[in-house]
Amino acid sequence: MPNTKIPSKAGKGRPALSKAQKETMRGEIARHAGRLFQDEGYSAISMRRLAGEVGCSPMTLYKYYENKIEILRQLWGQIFKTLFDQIERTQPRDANATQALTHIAKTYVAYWLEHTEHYRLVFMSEDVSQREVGTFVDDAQISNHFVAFFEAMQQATQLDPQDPLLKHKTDLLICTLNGIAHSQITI
Amino acid sequence: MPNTKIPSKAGKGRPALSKAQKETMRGEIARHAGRLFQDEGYSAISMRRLAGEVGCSPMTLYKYYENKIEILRQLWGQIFKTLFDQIERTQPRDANATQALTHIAKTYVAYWLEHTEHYRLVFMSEDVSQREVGTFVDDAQISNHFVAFFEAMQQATQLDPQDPLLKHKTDLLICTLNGIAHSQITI
DNA sequence: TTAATTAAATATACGCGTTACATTTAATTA
DNA sequence: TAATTAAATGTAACGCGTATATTTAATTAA
Repeated sequence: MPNTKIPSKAGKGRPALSKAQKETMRGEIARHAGRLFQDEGYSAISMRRLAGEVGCSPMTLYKYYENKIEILRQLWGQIFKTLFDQIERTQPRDANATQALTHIAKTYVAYWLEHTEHYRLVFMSEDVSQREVGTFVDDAQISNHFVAFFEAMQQATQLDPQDPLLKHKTDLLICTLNGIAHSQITI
Repeated sequence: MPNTKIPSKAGKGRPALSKAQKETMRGEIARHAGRLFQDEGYSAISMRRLAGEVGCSPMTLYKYYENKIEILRQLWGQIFKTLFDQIERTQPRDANATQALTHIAKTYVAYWLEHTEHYRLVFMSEDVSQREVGTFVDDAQISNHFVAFFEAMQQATQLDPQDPLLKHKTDLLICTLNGIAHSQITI
């Protein structure tokens, strides 16, 4: 007998958590996770341990997040939002296309150098499988941010947005910037 | 009291396995692992399952391999050896530098297209963490093969071996070839 | 032949992420 | 106040990689 999960018709019993309530608890979990993952590493923090720090049972974590990696991804999302907000906020109004692209690139690297703990969380968390990194790229919430790179590159190069070379150049730039940040942080 | 592991002076107790015996068993394990990983995927095959197929206890596997990922890396090593042996074996004697580089690139892609199951094992195994992919790059046994690319590129471009642009061009070529292979195999 | 020694091989156990399920708690309405 | 319903918790279990403890077997000294 499939589909036995019948949502309440009218609000009879205990009401489901409001979106805001759910977000509050998710935020609380993410807050603790961020601190613990940064201090001791993603792979070193177990769900049981995280639950203990949050002050709930391990199972409750699964009410708010599908699984462990989703908690990390949430943190990634926060970090990239902060990063690209900062890039946009500090973009000079009178910059030409080249200057705008330069600003993005410089601010991007500078952010990682100023928040190495965020860099480590995003690019150096252990026990994160390839597939999970793949979803990092697939994750619209995150990858959409990188459209800023693409558009700035398009403006600066005047290439046709459809031209594969444009995407190629953009990818190469991002790779290079990550490479620069990585070298400076780890060496 | 460190260093309590004292190897037998003279052959008193049960003798250690000979190098040949050890290699034989390693090969036997790798043989089964290769078949199983290809058929069902790296992440789907547990050490218990592999041991069952080999006909030994799970912990015996750890006598011959440090851990699970090392078994996969062994297979990677075999695959790259085969690949680059083939590249070298089929290299025309009279080719000039450009032709030689072209031959490497073409044969490299052709190999993956002809052995898609190997491609999947190397580039698409699930549950392989970032760190473990890193050791793929660090692994001298594997990365040394790619020196062939570097040298051919140097000959073809006549760039100074120290010039960072040379390494950059080489990396870009390899990335591109992998991209081509990946697209053809997955799409 | 037997006892001692040593490495191989196995058995046991741990903590992990995760799931399943039963139970309790709390918020709402009839 | 009773019924209802979802949240939250408790408990147990699964299979995983693998660390540690134990057993087995091959060798030599006695």
